[in-house]
Amino acid sequence: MLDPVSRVRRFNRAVTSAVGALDHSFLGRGRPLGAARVLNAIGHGRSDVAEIRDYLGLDSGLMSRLLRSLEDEGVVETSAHEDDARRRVARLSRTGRREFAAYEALSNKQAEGFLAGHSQAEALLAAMDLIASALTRERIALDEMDPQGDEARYCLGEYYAELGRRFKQGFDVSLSRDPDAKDMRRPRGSFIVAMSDTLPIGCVGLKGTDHGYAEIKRLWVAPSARGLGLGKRLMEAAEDAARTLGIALLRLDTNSALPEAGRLYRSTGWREIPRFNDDPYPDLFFEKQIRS
Amino acid sequence: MLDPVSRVRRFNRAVTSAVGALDHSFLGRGRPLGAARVLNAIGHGRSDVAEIRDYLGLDSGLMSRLLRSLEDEGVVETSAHEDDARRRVARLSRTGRREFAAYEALSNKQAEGFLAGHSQAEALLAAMDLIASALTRERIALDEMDPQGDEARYCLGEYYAELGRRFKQGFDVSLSRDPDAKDMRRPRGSFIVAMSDTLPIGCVGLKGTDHGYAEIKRLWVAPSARGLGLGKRLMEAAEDAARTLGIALLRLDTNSALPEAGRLYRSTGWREIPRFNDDPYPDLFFEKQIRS
DNA sequence: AGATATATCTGACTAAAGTCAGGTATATGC
DNA sequence: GCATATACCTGACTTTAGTCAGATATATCT
Repeated sequence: MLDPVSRVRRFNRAVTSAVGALDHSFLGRGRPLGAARVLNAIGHGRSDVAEIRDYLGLDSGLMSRLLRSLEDEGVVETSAHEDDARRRVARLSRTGRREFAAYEALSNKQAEGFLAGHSQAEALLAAMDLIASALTRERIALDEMDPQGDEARYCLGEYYAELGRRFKQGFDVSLSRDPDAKDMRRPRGSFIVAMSDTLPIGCVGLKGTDHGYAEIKRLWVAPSARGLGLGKRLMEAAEDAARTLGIALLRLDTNSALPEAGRLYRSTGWREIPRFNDDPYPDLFFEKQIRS
Repeated sequence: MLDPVSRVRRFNRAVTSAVGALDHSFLGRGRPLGAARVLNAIGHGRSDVAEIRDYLGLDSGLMSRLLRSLEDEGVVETSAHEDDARRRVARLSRTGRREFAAYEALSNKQAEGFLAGHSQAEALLAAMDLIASALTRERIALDEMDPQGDEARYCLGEYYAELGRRFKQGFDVSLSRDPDAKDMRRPRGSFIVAMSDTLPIGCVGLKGTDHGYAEIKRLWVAPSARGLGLGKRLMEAAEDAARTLGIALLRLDTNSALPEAGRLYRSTGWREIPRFNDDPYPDLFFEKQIRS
């Protein structure tokens, strides 16, 4: 009753029945599950018919009919795609939005029901984040984003909070050499966010300088996403970005209070160098020559 | 992107697609999902047709037909129930066992795939245990069991291990007043195990004495099941058992290194009394008068 | 022994999901 | 401009799931 595989399978059984219960509650709105799924996909912002079909794994004939039934019902409207008249674009009508809201309410209610009655909701949420990240690890997307966008700001906030927890003396951004957003945008640099579904779970910045090298800054991986090799993927993405920008030499600074970061750098071709800036926080400095 | 409900829903999406993938892999064996589920239920030891029907939520007509199709296929054999000729009992044939093993292999493979490639498998498993316990909390069954059975021994092992971690001086059962199993069996006492699915997740012992009272011993709740109010339920079950045994006075000892236990006792009608034994580990002693 | 309850089975349906082979309109490559 | 590819639609069909009303055999209660 203890081996890892049976623990995973106990989890599977528990979760299968919970998922089934939600599906069942969806049927209560008088629409078959297939149609409900399409409506919800549209409600969640998927407008392109082919995209929905792909997301839900539907045959094109079936998709077409489901869409038609939703149109006949008056909850969905379709039109030709702006740039390509073969493609169709779907959106919710006014009543469609109302129906979608009702499904959302059902989903939210079951989510709340799950949390209610558990006195350690935060532990439960952390466990769910961990599992969701692990399950979707193949679909974690690394996207170049604006360093001042919502996703980036969220990651940086979490990053600073974590440094505050892990540095004995705490962490105050204003005392650190906070990189200028402009230096982490093309053409000087880059900022990459790892997205799992709709949740940012990691980031890294490539900061251009005028000294013949670029710096890696703000490498962060959400606690729930650790153990998936995401740090390494982010660093590789940053190096790729550097290559496309014609940068051949990278530097970074870090702190010995973050041993997993140091291990990552040492194991991926970085070599330690003397201090190259006067930031008060870092105590370790690395450099890597990258081949194009 | 941070509120609890959307975190739960992200988890739901991740898990729904994983569950769907497993179902899909089951279809690869050329049998509809409904029939595959019945076959697997039988393989997992459910033999009574009514029990399977109840477990899978099937209509009796549908169940009958699925069973028939499995029989025609030669994977399942049925016979009348020994004690009640109306009921049917199903079991796997030789080829049925082979098919079941193939489904098991698929399930195990996906479970292993989930764990593989994650460098912190133990954290992942702990998270899954936590969620599985929370999801199945309505179905946690409290069963009176033999204090020397597998389930009880597993619980006690975990209990001792936890005391070893939490007591500064460690914990050695042989130094403690280890209750005689006989005293925790009817008619002198009782031993109750909380089962979630097939996993023991908590226990409590009621130990009869010759001094006009019984003792509560070995109250344990698995880390993954904390926060669900299981400790309280176990204590209530122990008190109920005491009532059926005609016991009116209960005592217990505990240690201040287990503050959550002390809180539970104080909030449920127990009052502190002076030391009533010479066990070296406890430093707190309680008593409760129970009404029948 | 007779009334009633229970467990399963059968027949007759319906609804939902899924498959497949064309068909139409539009886009793209040369 | 023509061949080819793409995106979606339609018709015809099959399979799976699920429902419901009896029928049959057996058990249980009084």
